[in-house]
Amino acid sequence: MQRTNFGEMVCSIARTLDVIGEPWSPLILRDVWVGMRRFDELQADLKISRKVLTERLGHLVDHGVLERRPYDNRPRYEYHLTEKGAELVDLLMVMKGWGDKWLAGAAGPPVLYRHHACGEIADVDLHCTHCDKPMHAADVDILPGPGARAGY
Amino acid sequence: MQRTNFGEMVCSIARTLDVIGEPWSPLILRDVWVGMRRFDELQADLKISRKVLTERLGHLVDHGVLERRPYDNRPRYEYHLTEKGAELVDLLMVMKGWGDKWLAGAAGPPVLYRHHACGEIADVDLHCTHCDKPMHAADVDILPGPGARAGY
DNA sequence: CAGGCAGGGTTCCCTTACAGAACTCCATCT
DNA sequence: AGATGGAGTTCTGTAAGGGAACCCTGCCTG
Repeated sequence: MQRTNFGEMVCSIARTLDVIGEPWSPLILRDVWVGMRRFDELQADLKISRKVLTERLGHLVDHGVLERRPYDNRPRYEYHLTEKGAELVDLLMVMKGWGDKWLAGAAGPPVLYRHHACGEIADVDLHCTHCDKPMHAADVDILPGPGARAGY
Repeated sequence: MQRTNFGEMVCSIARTLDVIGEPWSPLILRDVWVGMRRFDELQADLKISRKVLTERLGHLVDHGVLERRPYDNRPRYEYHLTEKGAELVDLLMVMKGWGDKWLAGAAGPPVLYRHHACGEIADVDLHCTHCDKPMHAADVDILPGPGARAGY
C-alpha cells in the first residue's frame, strides 16, 4: 500500500489505482483471468512473496474485484473474478497492446488474442461509446463532471 | 521501483508495469496530458515528495514516455508526452471509465470527456482492431505468440 | 490412530522505498 | 547586491516489499 491514499482523491484514475495500483495486483488479476485460482498456484507462477500475495488478495477481495470461494470441505479457497473484476481486464488488454507495440521488440508479442466474434488474431482499440468511432488522447476535451467537488 | 523487476518478465503487461507501474507515474502522466508541464506545478498539484517526483520523471524520460525540454535560457525544463507516452493515455482513459463506473458513487464522474468526432460526452470502449466489434475479457482466447520464449 | 501431506496462510528479519521538510544551485529581476 | 523563482538534492524516519521458516487444519495411509 503506497502511503499516500489515492482513494481519497477526486479523480477516477487515482481511485482506480487505489484498487489495483499496488505492485503485483495487475499480474494477479491476469493470472486469475487466465485460470489460476489458488494461492500456491499464483505464488509459484509469480514468485511473489507469500506475505505480499496474502495482502494483495485480501485487498482485491475487499474491493470486490475478486471473490474468495471455498472449493472443498477442507479450508481450501479459490479466487474468482467478479463482474467488477472482469471489467478491469479491459485495462490489462490495453496494457498488453501497448507493451506489445513498444516493448516487445523483434521477438514479437508473448501472447496473442483471438477474437471470438471474428475468429482473428487482434488487439483492442479504443472507440467512443457514443458514436463508435476511434477515441484517443488527442480526440477529447476534458470537462469538469458532476463529481468535481464543487466548493473549492 | 518495486524490487522485483517486471521488465524482465515475458509478459507485455508486466513490461508495461515496469514503465508506469510505480506509484504516482500514471498520475504524473495524467497531469502532463492535461497541460501541467513543470516540476513545481506537478509537485504542487499532486503533493508528491519532490524526491519521488524527480525519480519518476527521470524514469519516464528514460523510457521515452516523456521528453524533457528546456524552455528558457535559464536551466528551466518542461515535460512533454512523446508519441509513446500519448499512447499510454489510452490506459488512463480506460482507468477513468472503470473508476467512474465502479467507484464514483452518487456524486458521479469528476471529469467528462467530449469526443471531437461527435461532440458528445462519452467514454471509451474496447473494440477489435480487426472487425471493429466490441472486445472484452470474455470475448477472446489467449494463445502463445512469437515472443513466448521458446525453449523453456 | 499416529504420522504425513497439501493447501493456505503467518511470523520474523532484513533491506529498500516513500514522505516530508530543509537545503542548494543558478540565472535573472529590481 | 540581494531577492526571487524554478528545478532539483539531501537527510531522517517510517512503512512496505523480499524471502525463508513456521503454523494450522482436515484428509489419507499404513
